[in-house]
Amino acid sequence: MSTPTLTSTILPERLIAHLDMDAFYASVELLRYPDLRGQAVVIGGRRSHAPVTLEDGSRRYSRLRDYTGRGVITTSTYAARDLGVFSGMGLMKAALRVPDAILLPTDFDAYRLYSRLFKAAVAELAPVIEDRGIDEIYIDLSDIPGIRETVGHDPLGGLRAVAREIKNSVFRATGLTCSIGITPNKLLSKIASDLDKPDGITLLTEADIPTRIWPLGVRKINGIGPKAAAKLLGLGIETVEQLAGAEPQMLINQFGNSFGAWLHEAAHGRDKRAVVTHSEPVSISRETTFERDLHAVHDKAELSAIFTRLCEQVASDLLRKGYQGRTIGLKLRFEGFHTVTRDLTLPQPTQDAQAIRRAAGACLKRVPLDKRIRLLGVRVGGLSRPGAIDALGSKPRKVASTTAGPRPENLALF
DNA sequence: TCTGGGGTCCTAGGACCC
DNA sequence: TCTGGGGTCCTAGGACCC
Repeated sequence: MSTPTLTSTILPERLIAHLDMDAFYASVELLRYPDLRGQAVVIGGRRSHAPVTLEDGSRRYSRLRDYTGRGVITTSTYAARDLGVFSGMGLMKAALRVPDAILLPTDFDAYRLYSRLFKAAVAELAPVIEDRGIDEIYIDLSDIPGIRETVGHDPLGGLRAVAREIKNSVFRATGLTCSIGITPNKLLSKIASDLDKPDGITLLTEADIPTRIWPLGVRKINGIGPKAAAKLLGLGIETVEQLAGAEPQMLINQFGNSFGAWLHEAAHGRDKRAVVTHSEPVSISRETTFERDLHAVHDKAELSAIFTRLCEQVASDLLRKGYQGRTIGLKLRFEGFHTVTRDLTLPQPTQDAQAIRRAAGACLKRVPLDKRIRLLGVRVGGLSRPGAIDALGSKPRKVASTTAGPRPENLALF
């Protein structure tokens, strides 16, 4: 084999990678239960349906058909996806499609552990990392040595080699595969990492946009969700190419100044956002969906206990993470999925469960409770660190309530 | 057999201040 | 007696993401 010749090549100033773990939760479970490899497995649900190990050492798994109750799929193996069950799908609906699929409960502690492992492995090779949740990151590779080298006749050889190195390192650390997209910016890299999944590497330059990006549906752009896609469809726009060809002024008229202009930029693959290596949380919350919808009067004791527990959980999260907050929020979802929120900003920040409970209780009094309740949530925002100097220094002001005050009929409720 | 839980960001109106 | 303009805070809802 001849020694590859290394020559510097002209690549864009910025080289940004997006790394996405393949079917992350499901793949972590397969490490634990290797006998399930290749099978349709879904992760999700709340009731305990952990596998049972029998006397002969074999395992009995729960099947989707055995599940009853609320809950959605959080992840499924590729074998399960092939059978038409995806994350976000209700478990009961999924059970109709694939009753024999294996069902495993979510084990966030395990996923968090593997998340730390894969991120640490990447950080050793490329330290400029932006956390995008438990299973994905952006990496700024612009200044990685050798990344712009031509290897043999491949002008992207250096880039390819670094991508392979990162993937190998992640696999050695976790036994898991991932997919990587590398392009001049975050927007394109996020799309690119999805183009060759699982276990893929996709390198894209600006010149590839018309052939690789434009044929895709607009939903592939991170930030265009179901609502925006439906509205675009109504305007005759289905593909990124059609979006790129749309008049910017028309998009602004339809979607507003900010989002409309962004749609145009995104369709042309333009994105200047930096890789952000540190961020502070804005809010901390806990919420729960009940197994059955609860009635404010009929199920008062149960609701009250859950309400208090949520406040205690948020308080303990605040304490553990070292935050306090001034704005206490309440969230209620009713039967029929209609959701309301109320919040109240206190003169002083708190991390105390009882103070949170009192404030959230005051919020509750501003909500009409004439329907059954499906979900209850408590949120604390306006976060600061206890002991830190009050940077706001804002004077207490009269809180003007746009909504009515306490509803008399609510006073006796939970 | 509908639709989890933890987040971020944006918009928009009214209060309030200068 | 006609009625500005900018800035920030507070609140509610909604879209979107992992």
